[in-house]
Amino acid sequence: MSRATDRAYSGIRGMILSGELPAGSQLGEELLAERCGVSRTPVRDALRRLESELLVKRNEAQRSFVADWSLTDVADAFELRAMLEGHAARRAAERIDEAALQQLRALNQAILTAVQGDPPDVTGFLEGNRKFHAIILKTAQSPRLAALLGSLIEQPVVWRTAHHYGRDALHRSQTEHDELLAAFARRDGAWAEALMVAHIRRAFHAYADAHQGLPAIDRTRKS
Amino acid sequence: MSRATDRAYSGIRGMILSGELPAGSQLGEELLAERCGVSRTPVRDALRRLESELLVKRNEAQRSFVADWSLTDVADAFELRAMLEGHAARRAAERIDEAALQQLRALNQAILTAVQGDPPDVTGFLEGNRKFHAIILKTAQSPRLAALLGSLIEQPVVWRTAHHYGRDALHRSQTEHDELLAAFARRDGAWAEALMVAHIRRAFHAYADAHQGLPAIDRTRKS
DNA sequence: GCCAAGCTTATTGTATACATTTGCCCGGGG
DNA sequence: CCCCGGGCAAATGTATACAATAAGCTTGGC
Repeated sequence: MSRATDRAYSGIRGMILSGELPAGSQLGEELLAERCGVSRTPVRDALRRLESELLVKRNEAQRSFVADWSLTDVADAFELRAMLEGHAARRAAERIDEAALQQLRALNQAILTAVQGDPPDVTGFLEGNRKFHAIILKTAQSPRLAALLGSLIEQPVVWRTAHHYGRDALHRSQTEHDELLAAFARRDGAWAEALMVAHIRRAFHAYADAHQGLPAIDRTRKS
Repeated sequence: MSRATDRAYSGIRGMILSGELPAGSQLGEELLAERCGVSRTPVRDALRRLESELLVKRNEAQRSFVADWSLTDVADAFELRAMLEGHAARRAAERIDEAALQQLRALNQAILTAVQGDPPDVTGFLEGNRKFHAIILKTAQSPRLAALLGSLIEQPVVWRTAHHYGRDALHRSQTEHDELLAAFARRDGAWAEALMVAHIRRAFHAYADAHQGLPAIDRTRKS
């Protein structure tokens, strides 16, 4: 994306995620433009995008506000993500070729290395994780599914969870990937789907345990 | 939405659906602005929206083109819609109250009336159908699910199918709604989900039969 | 004292001019 | 004849000025 729009997007997103812009506060286009050093035009684009990612909501009079993600909302997102990624895993298992399988194996090896570091390389884990799921999504060969999942996967709340994982939790996630690889190798779509659903639902409960009762957006201030 | 943006949106959408802008043709902002009688700004907004609805795609250089929906794409959309609406039906069955049930019954009665007209009132059928599914979606109480389904349900190709139905097909659709109502009345989520999935997958095959092999976007020129 | 109507102001929508980028074409050289 | 490079044209990105709209406040009447 172009420079100014990108700056506005990442700038606003950063302000929301860091808590600089608290949940519920109004997002005036003028103010944001000033703080990001761009004009209102790219700010408007960025707000539209953040709105589609549900980080921003608009009232009936077209005013933008920082969305507040309750635990219920997060559960909602995880449930949908489990269903959609499960579906993606099924389709991927029915379509995967050897090249993609090798890529996935290599990625999971890299994830294992990241987990075994001292201290564990959470950033590397997350990056590998993201690529792993991206390859599955690509292998599923459903542009619409990819588009739908995009707006759910990009939810930072989904990925940041890992920062609260201990080494054992990270390792368990990596092990589950191994099981997925077995299902893929057998082209067993139902098995892959079940594993993926379990994989993601477990991730949700790890999240819920770490953030019980706390509004999702406030997690940065807690840590 | 505001006046100019709305005009641009419905104008471009209309041009695409009528075949005036054939699949694959480039959508220059300037040209569209002129043809819609607005400036480029609302046209840009409209293109972004149409892109999120997958009626428009953009290449790597940010140029917009009319998307071409092959039968594979339509099958993809229906498959996802079946999964998501099935999920919505399950959630709705677990949450529905008497008031919503009464609304659904009334709507399905209206649909029955439309179907039994001579000739059948397809527009009335579609309107009732849309409201029926909207109430289920609302009852499911999942804003994210609603957002995801929105981009699929709005696909005109999904609803126009009914114009090719005969009276018997319309009536079967209405009967399936009756079965759904029974599942809702019993609060049987699994039953409701199965019925909904079947309901939508049958609709897909009705579409496929009517448009076998023909690109989706060209159906208007065929009829 | 309270409610309501109108004005005032803040905020978003729209238009237009300008900047930037990309793709294409033409010309020159190998 | 083919390929590479520069410039030209067209399309999108960005900024800014102006218009329309909605919210909030003030003031007048009841």
